[in-house]
Parts: sequence; C-alpha cells; structure tokens
Amino acid sequence: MGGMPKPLPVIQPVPPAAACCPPLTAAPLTAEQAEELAVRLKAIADPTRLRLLSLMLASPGMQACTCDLTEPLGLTQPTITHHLRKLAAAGLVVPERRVGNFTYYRVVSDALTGLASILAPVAGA
Amino acid sequence: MGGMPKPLPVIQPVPPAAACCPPLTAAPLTAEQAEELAVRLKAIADPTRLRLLSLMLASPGMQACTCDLTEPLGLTQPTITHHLRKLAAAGLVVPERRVGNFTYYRVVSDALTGLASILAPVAGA
DNA sequence: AATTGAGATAGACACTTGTCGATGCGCTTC
DNA sequence: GAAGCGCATCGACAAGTGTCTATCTCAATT
Repeated sequence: MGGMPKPLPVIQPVPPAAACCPPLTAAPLTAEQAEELAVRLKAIADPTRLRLLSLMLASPGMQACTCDLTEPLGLTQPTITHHLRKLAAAGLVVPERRVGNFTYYRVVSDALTGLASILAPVAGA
Repeated sequence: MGGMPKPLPVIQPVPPAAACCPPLTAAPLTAEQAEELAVRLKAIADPTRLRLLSLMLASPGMQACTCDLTEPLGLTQPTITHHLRKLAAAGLVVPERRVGNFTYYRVVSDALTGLASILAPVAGA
C-alpha cells in the first residue's frame, strides 16, 4: 500500500523545553510544578539512561541508533528501546530519522540545559 | 549521664560535592560513574523532595526544622524525616544544628550547582 | 514472494520506593 | 521525677520500575 511512510512514533507528553518550573531558588514549588519537574528528573535518574545520553552526546550529531547502544551497555534490545522511550517521553531525546531499518535518536541538549538551569540558575557562572 | 551531646547522625555515604563524574558531554560515563550520579539524581527526582528543597531554600539561611515542613506538604512527620534522610544521604542537605527538640536541616547549595554543571556545563552562561 | 534483520510491543517478574501507623529516644517544662 | 513534645526508627503495604523472553511489524535484500 503506497501510504504514508509512518511518521515515527511521537510520544512526548511533556512540553519541549524545561518551561515547566521556576528555578528551585525562586520560590516554593507547587505540587503540580514539583510533579512535572520530577517526571523529567526521574528520566535521567537512572544509570542506564545516563549512559545512553552520554553515549549519544559523544556520537557525531548527538545521534545514535538502537543497535549502536545495545552492545556498549550489555543490555538487550527491548531494554534499550524501553529506556529510549522514557527519555523521549521526557523530551530529552527525539526520534530523529529512520534510515532503512535503523532508527536514529538525537539528544535534545536544550532540555538538559533547561533542567540544569532550574536546579541551579547560576551554574556555570 | 554527662556524656557527649550525641553529634547529630551523619549519614552521607556520598562525597560532599558533585565530584563524582565528568560532565555528560565530556565522554561516555562508566557504569560506576553512572551509578553514582544516578543516586544523587534519584534523590531530587521526587516531587516531595523537590518541594522540601524549595521550601528550605526559601527559608532564612536555607534552613528549616522538620516541624516547619510537615504542614505545608500535608504529609506525616515520619515521611518528612524519611525524605530528609534521603536528601542527606545524597549530600543535598545536612543536619545543621539542634535547638532544643528541633533539628534544623540546611540545603547544601554547592551540591545542587554541582549536579547542574554535570548535566549542562554551560548552563547559565 | 520469501528471507533477513532492526526495532517496537506485550507480558512477566523481582526489586525498589513512597507512604503510613506505631513505637522509642531525648530534651524541655512543669 | 513526671508529663509533653519533636524527631528518629521500625514494620508493613501498595505502587512503580528495570530487566528479561517471546512475539510482531516493517523495510531491505535476494
């Protein structure tokens, strides 16, 4: 069927950037703000996902396909896919392009810097 | 018994600052580095603990006693103590002083900025 | 058309975690 | 010394989570 090329599953229930909350030092967070920020932080508060991010960041274009990430971490392919899904749901990575059977994910570096600036608005200063 | 004044339970299994890992963008993390960083991030990846931190940061001297934190969050006292313990174990707060029956915890702001600089070394620049 | 191969999905299971009620310890006040 | 209060600890339980095996889908190749 010559239909549409299946536009890559978009998951992102979370807005693209870290525009959810004021900096921690600004004022006490509401329950909703804390909940939303915690969702993003939970996404990176996992050793496997941290390694995934650092591997992708070290790759050209901050991109990598699932196959490139499976072996270095010593985990199965469904597990890697599971973690990439979680990262995508938090807006930290995005399914970029699909070359043949390979799906390439890219790190959204703005999401990382956004999180960092919420934790410590003066970081890097 | 005129013994020692019980030197406030120190929990911190984690080194004081965020000197555990290079920035994410520097190089792929080892399993150990990722594990240690995840421990710290898990500590703040919780809505209750985020609100605790923001409440303490908004208090004079970035300090607060357990009694000040129980009511604003609508949780029981053992639960607040539990979370303060977790934050202390991650080096994000420290049991500062004890006035009568009150125990005051203080936010270690360097720990927050340290985490932020690992996530995004250029944040705030 | 058949085969191969990458990745997504589903289901299962062990483990962790957030919360609570009950209890114990230490300091303060009566 | 007895009572009251703040905080820590203990035990329990529901909910969430990371990992796996098995299966399915879709694209590329033969």
